[in-house]
Amino acid sequence: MGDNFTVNMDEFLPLRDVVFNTLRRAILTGELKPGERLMEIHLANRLGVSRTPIREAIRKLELEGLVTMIPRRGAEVAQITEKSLQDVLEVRRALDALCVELACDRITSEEKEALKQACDEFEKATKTGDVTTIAGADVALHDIIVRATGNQRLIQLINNLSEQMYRYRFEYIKDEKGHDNLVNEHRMIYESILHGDKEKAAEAAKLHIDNQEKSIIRQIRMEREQQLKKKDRNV
Amino acid sequence: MGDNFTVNMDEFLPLRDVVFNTLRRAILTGELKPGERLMEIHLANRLGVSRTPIREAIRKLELEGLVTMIPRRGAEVAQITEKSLQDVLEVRRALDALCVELACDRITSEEKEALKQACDEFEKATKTGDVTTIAGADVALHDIIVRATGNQRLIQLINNLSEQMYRYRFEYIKDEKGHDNLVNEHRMIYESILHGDKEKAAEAAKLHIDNQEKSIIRQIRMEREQQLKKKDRNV
DNA sequence: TAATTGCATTTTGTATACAAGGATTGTACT
DNA sequence: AGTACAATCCTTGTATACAAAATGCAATTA
Repeated sequence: MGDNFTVNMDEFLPLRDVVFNTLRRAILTGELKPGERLMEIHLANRLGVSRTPIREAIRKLELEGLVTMIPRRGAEVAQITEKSLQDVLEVRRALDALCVELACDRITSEEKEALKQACDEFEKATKTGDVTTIAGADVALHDIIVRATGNQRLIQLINNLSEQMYRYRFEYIKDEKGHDNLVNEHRMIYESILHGDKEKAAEAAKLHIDNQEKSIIRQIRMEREQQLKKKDRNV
Repeated sequence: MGDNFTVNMDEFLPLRDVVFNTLRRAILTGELKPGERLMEIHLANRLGVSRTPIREAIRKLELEGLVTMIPRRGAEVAQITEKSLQDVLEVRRALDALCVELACDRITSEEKEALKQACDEFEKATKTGDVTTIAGADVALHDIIVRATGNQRLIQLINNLSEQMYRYRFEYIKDEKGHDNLVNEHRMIYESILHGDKEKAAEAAKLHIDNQEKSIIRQIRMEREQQLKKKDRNV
């Protein structure tokens, strides 16, 4: 008895966590835009819950840096500036390098195998040209490396930092002409880890971030230019 | 008009932030011990507020990793294991190295002067032998370096990671025989940054962390042994 | 016409009330 | 005496109610 229903585990999450995930997703996908106000009653009505879980979710988003609190005015989606993104990427460059170095030492043979497959999967994904598929394969690949470090704190930090750039992920993947660079970078990282060559792995990881940085910064500048033009037109 | 009063900004903090700071402090100083349950009504009565700000504070502590949520049972102070501390230190080693490297490039002459003074202050502090004074001087010194990076995200991350070890800070400072090592390590870092020698600075920073790690791990092992003995005696 | 004041509305901050789930204790039965 | 079951209490999860602050708008006055 009780086995007649297969329940979605998500249903057991407290509402605050459901709301947290929902809002986070909305922010990262750009559904909620930077600077947009998050008004509690409004969100509560929209999501069909009371203000309490909304508030608790906002507290977590606040600490994650995805929303900014304005005293006596409430929360709004955090602005992403070029500076803040460079800050994030600067940290990520160091942590990604640490990641692959640790992975060199600690990766198991099963994980090596999984990594190889993930590399192949990624290459295959680029050939489909479907952005969602590519993004998924990319996440999967990086996930294997990050997990291979066995360092829980590092895993958590890298995930959080990656998040900050998710809004640009799609454009970034679309942006890469041919994707050959991406495939090669991944191969390079994979080979280095396979042979336990820490230095080479770290260099490859840094290069990988550098290229992402260039692409994302370019995008941000384009976006800002477009916004400025729009303003000019309206004035 | 309006200048007649100088108000304490702290008084304007929302209760949730007051509670957050209070609880965090209590956890980091060891007043609230690992494994201890944080019961909302209890805390609310103790702090003279309602459950709402308590809950919101706990949400933030949860994301910071200082408390663990157990479903339908509430929050408890996060356990610190040797593994979790090694994880933190592993990340800190990388970020502290990044810190001094960035500082080499970006430190201003005023900051250089301040850093020199902080080094002297620290040496002076060690001579007083007062643990609180030494700890304060240590924080001040590291703060200057971290701030010199100009990377907001990095500043926030390092502060958060440092926090995780605050409970051991005092013992660690007491533990160091003569403090000469500490003074020398600080001097080394200072000199390297002064001359813009990134490699040397990074090495010095890593060494600094390594020594802290040794001391802290030793302490944790001692603590655990004592706890085991206590258990044995009771059984 | 412009500025200032006051009122109304909106929104956050805080407290409390209510419901549901788990744990513990006590009792009854074997 | 031990085990199983039930009732009660404790605690969290959620909703709502109330208070205070800020913003926006309008009206009045200079």
